[in-house]
Amino acid sequence: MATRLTIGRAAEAAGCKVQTIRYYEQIGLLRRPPRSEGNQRLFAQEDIRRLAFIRHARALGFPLQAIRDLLSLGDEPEQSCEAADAIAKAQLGDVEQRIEYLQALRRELKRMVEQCRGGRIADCRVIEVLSDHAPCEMFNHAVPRSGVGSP
Amino acid sequence: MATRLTIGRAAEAAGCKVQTIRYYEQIGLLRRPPRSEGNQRLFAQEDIRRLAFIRHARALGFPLQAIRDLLSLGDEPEQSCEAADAIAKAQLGDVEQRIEYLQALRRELKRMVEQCRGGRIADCRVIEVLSDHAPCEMFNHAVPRSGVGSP
DNA sequence: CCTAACACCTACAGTAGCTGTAAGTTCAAG
DNA sequence: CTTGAACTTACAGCTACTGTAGGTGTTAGG
Ligand SMILES: [Zn+2]
Ligand SMILES: [Zn+2]
Ligand SMILES: [Zn+2]
Ligand SMILES: [Zn+2]
Repeated sequence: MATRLTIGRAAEAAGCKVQTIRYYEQIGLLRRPPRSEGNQRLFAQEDIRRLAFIRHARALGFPLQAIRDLLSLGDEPEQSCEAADAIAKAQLGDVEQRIEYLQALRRELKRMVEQCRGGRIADCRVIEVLSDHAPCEMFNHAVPRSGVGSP
Repeated sequence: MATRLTIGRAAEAAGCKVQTIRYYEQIGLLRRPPRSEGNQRLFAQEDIRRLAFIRHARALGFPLQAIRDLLSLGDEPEQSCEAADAIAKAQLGDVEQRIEYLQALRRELKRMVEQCRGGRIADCRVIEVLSDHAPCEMFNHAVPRSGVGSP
């Protein structure tokens, strides 16, 4: 048994692109798997599990560095899980911050959209609000950095 | 009158980096401003207003392409503002989707974090949940694309 | 056994929206 | 006149992939 999968099957199993797997290998998140005679990667069940872990963590928004850390923690099952929990809590905090920020954004955008009654550009609240930050209630908005969005 | 600003002053006024302004010029969001004898950019008030518009729109999460569209709409004040409103509504919809997605993430992360009582990695719910998607309530989570996050 | 279709290989470029760096000019204060 | 900050261009790097080109391996049908 030791049913080994080609990269295409592995990608299918993990719900990602073939290139993504090669990318994970390249940055050292996945080991370089054994190859077939024709130089094609053959993934063992352990590799597939590791890949699933990575994809699940990614789906929860963990950055690759955090996943790297979680994976190496996972390799020492007898250690305290404090560090792992801290990573998860940090991620939770991050997501909560993002939500708050986006909710402020939503309020602002909603006001903008609702105040416009249609008509000429010259009278449009959308353009007006963007042109002038003064009447904007959201004094603290800064330019966001990229992060977890929608699927 | 006709007080023209150097790029450093303009950046200060807009709350962004000098390079950001040069970047906007490079991608055609800002015109190439007149230069001093020594080849340094001199920004007129109109340039500063345009830059403020861009930064404000960015702060509200509009992608640069949407901002580009909004700017060219702003150049025709007699036209209907329908298109501008559509862009703003699309952005609002986008933000709302992101919020929903992040709220689902938050629920999932919270459960994960709360279920761990501390102890060995081998028993850690954080690692366990990530290892196995089956007991995960969030069946629909996909890998997110990047987008508007926190400040 | 041969061939067509398809999966795989490497290597690299591109995405968004900046940000940082290097090597060289210009400007303003002292 | 000198010093140092601010400016110039040009290009590399960030995240986490995704797409493409040009070639090789595998497999099913005839
Ligand atoms: Zn309008
Ligand atoms: Zn505002
Ligand atoms: Zn734990
Ligand atoms: Zn899950």
